[in-house]
Amino acid sequence: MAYNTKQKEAVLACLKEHSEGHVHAADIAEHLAKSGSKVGLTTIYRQLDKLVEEGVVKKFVTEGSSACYQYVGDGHCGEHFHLKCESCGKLIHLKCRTFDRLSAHILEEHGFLSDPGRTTLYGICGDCRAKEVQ
Amino acid sequence: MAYNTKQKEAVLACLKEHSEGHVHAADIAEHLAKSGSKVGLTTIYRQLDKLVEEGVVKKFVTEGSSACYQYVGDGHCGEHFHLKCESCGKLIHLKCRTFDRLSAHILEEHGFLSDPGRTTLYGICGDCRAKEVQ
DNA sequence: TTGCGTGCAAAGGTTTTGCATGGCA
DNA sequence: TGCCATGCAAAACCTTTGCACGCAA
Repeated sequence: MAYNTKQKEAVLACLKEHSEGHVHAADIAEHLAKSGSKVGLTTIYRQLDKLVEEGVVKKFVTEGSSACYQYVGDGHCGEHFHLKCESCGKLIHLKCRTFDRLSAHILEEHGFLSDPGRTTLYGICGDCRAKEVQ
Repeated sequence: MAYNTKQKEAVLACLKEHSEGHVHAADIAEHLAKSGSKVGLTTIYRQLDKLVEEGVVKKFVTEGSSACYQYVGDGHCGEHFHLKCESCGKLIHLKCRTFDRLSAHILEEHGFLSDPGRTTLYGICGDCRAKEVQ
């Protein structure tokens, strides 16, 4: 049903390579062009859509810039919250009891059923805070 | 330094009127047109920018649609987290001890300094869950 | 051979910018 | 009067769509 193409592999490889941070669609095009494998923007967008739908890639929309994408593998990211560093782009998966309790608290006290898959907490990670101090 | 104009007042009034949910820039234009006060989209965007900068209005960027804006007054919204209902748009201000503890936990255990002003938790509010069941 | 995948060009929609005009203080 | 605010038109920008061709199975 789904074909394997060079472009598909190239896009996924690029996402995996940069999984420490995030990439924009245009970034991927640029990286692939440098690697010698030219892939059209249209194709990149189409592959990204599929990967996001499969849950292999997480999509972030932030103010004032284009959408960014980050490889997360099959880490069941719909089930836990994430912290995203606004400085370096690092994504921290919060597989943590405290947050389970948090969800419960929100539900009980505020009647609100939170959706970890759609929620990202923004801030600055420890590494970047250390760098800022220097 | 800043002038008071009819347009400025009209935009702010419209935001206040719809503060239960959120509005898009085009919504504001439409509402104002119906009220008899035509205001250009450019002006609406410029006023929204200022209001967001002043902290009087909160801006949300969500996937696949235009940015939406919501009046929050001077509720010190940079200091607490928010829950936003994906169904009705209601914004819940979490001035709640549990979340102060949460911030502390994230900082201590994960080294991550969270930024409540930039963070919104998405989900479904109690009212909308009740409606869904019916 | 079949039909999905690709990529160019063009369209689409939102937001921003340039510039002349309008209106507050 | 001085200067910010407005609004039209156009540009900028990211993303999606149409369509013909290419290529995997």
